Amino acid sequence: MKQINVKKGEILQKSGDLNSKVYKVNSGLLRSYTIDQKGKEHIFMFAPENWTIADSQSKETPCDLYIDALEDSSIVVLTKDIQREGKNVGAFIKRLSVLQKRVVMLMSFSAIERFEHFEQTYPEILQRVTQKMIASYLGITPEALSKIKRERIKKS
Amino acid sequence: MKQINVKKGEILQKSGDLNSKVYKVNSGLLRSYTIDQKGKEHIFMFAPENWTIADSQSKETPCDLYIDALEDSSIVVLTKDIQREGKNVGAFIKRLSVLQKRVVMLMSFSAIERFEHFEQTYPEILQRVTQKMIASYLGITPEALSKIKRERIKKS
DNA sequence: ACTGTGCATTAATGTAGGTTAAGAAATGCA
DNA sequence: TGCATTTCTTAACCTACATTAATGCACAGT
Repeated sequence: MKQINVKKGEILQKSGDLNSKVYKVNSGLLRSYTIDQKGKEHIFMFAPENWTIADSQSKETPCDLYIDALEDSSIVVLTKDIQREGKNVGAFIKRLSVLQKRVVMLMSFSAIERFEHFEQTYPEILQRVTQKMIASYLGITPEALSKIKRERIKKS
Repeated sequence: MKQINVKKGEILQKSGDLNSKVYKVNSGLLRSYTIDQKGKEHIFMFAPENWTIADSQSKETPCDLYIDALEDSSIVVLTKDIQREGKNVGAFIKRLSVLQKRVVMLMSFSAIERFEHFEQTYPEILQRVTQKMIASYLGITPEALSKIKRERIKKS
């Protein structure tokens, strides 16, 4: 368990890494994401202040996610063993709940519905990241997000 | 904590229910799913023998998922408190890992890739449920699944 | 201050998968 | 055993979103 500072753009973990860690954000903003066969990034989650971010694989398994800093950040690095010993079951359940909603939304909501849900749920993150990042989180292209927003304004 | 037997088609839990339970499957097959605004079902997960299935909301929050039986089943019903006391952190982590992969796949894989991953990961479930159910789990229509399989055969 | 690189927007075109419809096969139920 | 319901498949058509490409901006580095 150590405190570190990272600069915007710094990569903390890459897909395929073993013995991946758990990162607790004190200040700043991290994200986790995958890169598909075509080289396209897909953001899995954002982690602002007081969030914890990690790949959910056991530490013996190569992880799936990249983690990097979207802003200069101050974070605490924990090993997965330490995290488990903390056995804060509530935190795991909360995360499951968020992920369950994410799956449900990806399956049953349109792009605009997912965007509006994001706006309501994470308004502060919306202000801090580019549209490109939001689009990547929503599972659409920046072009599509731009179009969606334009059409929404027209209707109002 | 009680043992119960349910018939195929029986509904154990509906979206909106409070104080939702945790179901451990001894034999048979359960599924959880949502129903969207258009009345369309989206399967969240299948739970065959030795799996546990539940909505990931706290028991005070209205749950999002329906749970019903796809086969006559014998199950154990637990309260969420009991599950938490078991504090089997490993089980929660495993579930997180599965869900993380699900999100990644929904975002970055095509329908055929998701189908082939399902085939490899859950071959026994493939034999036990209809194509309609598989399609619903994959996030596509039965028509699209039928088409995809046909095209795959052509190529081989 | 200049310059390059990435970001946001728009528009034209492409495509995976959705919708609708209809017939054949399988399954459940009386 | 017969009837009804659901499932699977095929096919024609439709739409949400992707791709490609071009333009104007913001801002980061020198």
